[in-house]
Amino acid sequence: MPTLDRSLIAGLPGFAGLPGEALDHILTPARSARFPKDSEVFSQDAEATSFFLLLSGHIRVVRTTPAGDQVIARYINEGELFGIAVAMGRTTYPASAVAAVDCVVLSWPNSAWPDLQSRVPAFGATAYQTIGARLQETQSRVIEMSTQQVEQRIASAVLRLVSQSGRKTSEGIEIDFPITRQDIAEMTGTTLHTVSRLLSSWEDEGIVKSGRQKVTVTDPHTLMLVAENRRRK
Amino acid sequence: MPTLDRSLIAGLPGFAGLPGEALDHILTPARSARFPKDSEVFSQDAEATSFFLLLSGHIRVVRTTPAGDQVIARYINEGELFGIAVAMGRTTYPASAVAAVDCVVLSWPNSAWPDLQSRVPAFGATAYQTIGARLQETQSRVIEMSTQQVEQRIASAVLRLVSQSGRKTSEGIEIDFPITRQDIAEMTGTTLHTVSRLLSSWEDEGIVKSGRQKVTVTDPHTLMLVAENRRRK
DNA sequence: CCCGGAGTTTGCTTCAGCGCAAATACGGCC
DNA sequence: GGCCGTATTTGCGCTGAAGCAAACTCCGGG
Repeated sequence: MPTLDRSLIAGLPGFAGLPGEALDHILTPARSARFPKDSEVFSQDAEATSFFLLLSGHIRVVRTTPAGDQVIARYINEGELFGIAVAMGRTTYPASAVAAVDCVVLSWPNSAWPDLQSRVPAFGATAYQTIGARLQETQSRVIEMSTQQVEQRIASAVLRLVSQSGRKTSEGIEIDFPITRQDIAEMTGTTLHTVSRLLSSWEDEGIVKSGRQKVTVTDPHTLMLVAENRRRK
Repeated sequence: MPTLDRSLIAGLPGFAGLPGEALDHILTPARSARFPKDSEVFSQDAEATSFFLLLSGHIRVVRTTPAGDQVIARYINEGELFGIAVAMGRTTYPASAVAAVDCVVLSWPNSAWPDLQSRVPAFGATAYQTIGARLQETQSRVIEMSTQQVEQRIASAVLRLVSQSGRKTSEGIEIDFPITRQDIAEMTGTTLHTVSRLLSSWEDEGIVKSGRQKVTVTDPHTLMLVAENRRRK
């Protein structure tokens, strides 16, 4: 198993340039596993026993409120660490992780963390940068929700999805995994109705093309104007 | 200077029980400074050169949008680390830090971080726990903003302030630093008008007592019911 | 002691976006 | 190829909270 994963890992940003010995330290305690679409990698409030690296696929991180509302915290893309509660000194996962498509995941037991961190400092640094970037991103979201209206927020969310997980097609840039209006609503704090209306009107304006569980941005530039609320019409 | 700071630090959660030698490692590269009310400890987008520990006072962390809207990310209380961009691999401060009252702050140059982290692992662990707790808190805020209405959000914010920075008085628990309706609005993504209206109506119901830059919670239990939207009336 | 400015309260109007409801369009499966 | 469940679209009415405007209150300073 290591030999395959090894070449995958070595190609990731944050792991490139590591000596082979360091890679061995990293991979020895790791296991890889497949998660079919819609299966859970870990559950909110469960005891955190492992941390993970997404080798392929896309994962949705969801928090559910006591009242039963769901909010999508973020999507994890290939090559990203996730579920790293151990690096933050937490004992449970604060959210659930669900495979948005079939996924391959590398996992380490939390017990491997201290050793890994001290022997391969670059690994720890990558984890902390990931956390830092996520904190910053989450704060940006708070700011968006505080200061922008729904159309701008949805535009920002779609742009973020497209830039983090976009795939070029003949029509434009398409979000690389199935995503419903409801999902977008849960990322932006709105309703699927409002998302649907806006996507429709954007489609009329030729900014996007969308279908069932699919969104393609055909005119990113205008969409950015929408996100900044600087469109004329 | 070290002798005074030393006893202050040793009493903090996260630093208690450290051997005196570790404290020396921590304090040797540190400087302490006073910041009068309303002065800036660091500015948003400025290059991050230091990280900080608040010895006394209260600090407001504010992010300003390109459009000029302000959002209060959080308040820092005595004994907390802040401005720890270096621990997240960032080179600039993502927000500004302003003294809400006269403050005393301990600061370290970023260059001291790697050495400190490796020689006093407990210090690094404290920093990472701080970041983890903040990420979680920020995500909770996103969820609140997505799923709750204004009255509940303001109730949650006031409860958080009171539990993190409350001071017991004969009337109830008072927020320990001057805070305006505008400030509360910037923490919850509303307007000072709405905050004012709600505080007034809560005062009529006997839940809080508030005045100029001052909020005292007299009935925390009912306020919790408000936050959960479970009040009868 | 009076003045001025910052902070607060309150009334009125407006509207973005939600809730509800129903019709419609896919896409996968048998 | 037809059926069914899920996803999407769209109309309509309602309302929470924002925007605007004005009065008021308190505190510190001269």
